[in-house]
Amino acid sequence: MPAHLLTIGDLSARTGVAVSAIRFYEERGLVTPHRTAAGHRRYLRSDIRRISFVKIAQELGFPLDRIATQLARLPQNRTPTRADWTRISRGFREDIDERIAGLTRLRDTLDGCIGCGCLSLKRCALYNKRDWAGEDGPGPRFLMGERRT
Amino acid sequence: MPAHLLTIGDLSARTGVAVSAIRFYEERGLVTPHRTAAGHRRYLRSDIRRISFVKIAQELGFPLDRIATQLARLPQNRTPTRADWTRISRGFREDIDERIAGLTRLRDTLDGCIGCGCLSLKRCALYNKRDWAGEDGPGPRFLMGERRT
DNA sequence: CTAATTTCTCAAGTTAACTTGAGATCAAGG
DNA sequence: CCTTGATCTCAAGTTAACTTGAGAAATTAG
Repeated sequence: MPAHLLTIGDLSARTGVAVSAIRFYEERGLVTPHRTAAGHRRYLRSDIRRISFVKIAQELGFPLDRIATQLARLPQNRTPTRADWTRISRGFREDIDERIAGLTRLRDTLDGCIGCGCLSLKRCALYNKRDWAGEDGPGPRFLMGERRT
Repeated sequence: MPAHLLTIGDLSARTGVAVSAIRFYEERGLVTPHRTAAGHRRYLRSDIRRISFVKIAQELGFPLDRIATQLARLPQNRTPTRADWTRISRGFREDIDERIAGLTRLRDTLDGCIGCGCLSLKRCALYNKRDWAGEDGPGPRFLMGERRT
């Protein structure tokens, strides 16, 4: 077998992602391996990166379908070019920035909360800002920014 | 009924969290309301904040049991004091900082990737660093730091 | 060539975090 | 008092993201 093609076991070993998970990712359209005559999957070396990317983004809280949407912009069956990566990165960067902003707001709020001690319902700014809710409608929006639909 | 006690419907309206979800949170030990003689739940005003906190942390990617562990350090049935909030915040801040760091690393890596264009398997540093994997063992660890177990 | 791995497909089970539905009770307005 | 609308409990269904298991074929090691 050509040295540049990987079996599903190889890919699993290289990425640390279970074989069953890789097959599952294929079902969800995250990777599209070639098949041998016998029907065995064969992956490109670039799929190692692809799978790693999925795993990382996923652990950071992005749902698979969102990741799939981003990865769909990368070419299957060839090494991504600079332009390919630029495209996929743009969308993801925004998501990442939003998430970082949300976490930062939560952290700062926690800090502020420690500062004021929340000893008084009447004086705590957080408490009085519609009980932690946003300006428009119910729910804890003001810390979150808009929901990522 | 005393003005300071809220029904589950009130709490739902104030937090934007569904009544069924609030009952579910109780099952998981995230809130512990009082009961009326008839068995109806009655919440403290501070539970609004509690629920909001759960929702926010949860949307930022923390699993309920982790949030429960943190919230367990806050007192039920009385308004949290400065010391209470300080305790709960310490643990959470570390988690949040870790998450921000992970996201930042991912973002920077993406940027670096755009820079190099990944045109050459031989030249791309990311590509050659064990195919995006860490120094020790398989899996996409080097971007993640240690797994939060 | 034989035995041990690996892989294949397909169906079903698992965990988290809820929602939905059924049947009954409780509370508030007219 | 009577009728909505809230609430209650408990069981079962739902979605995401996988894992596990069964039975069979393909590959690899010795």
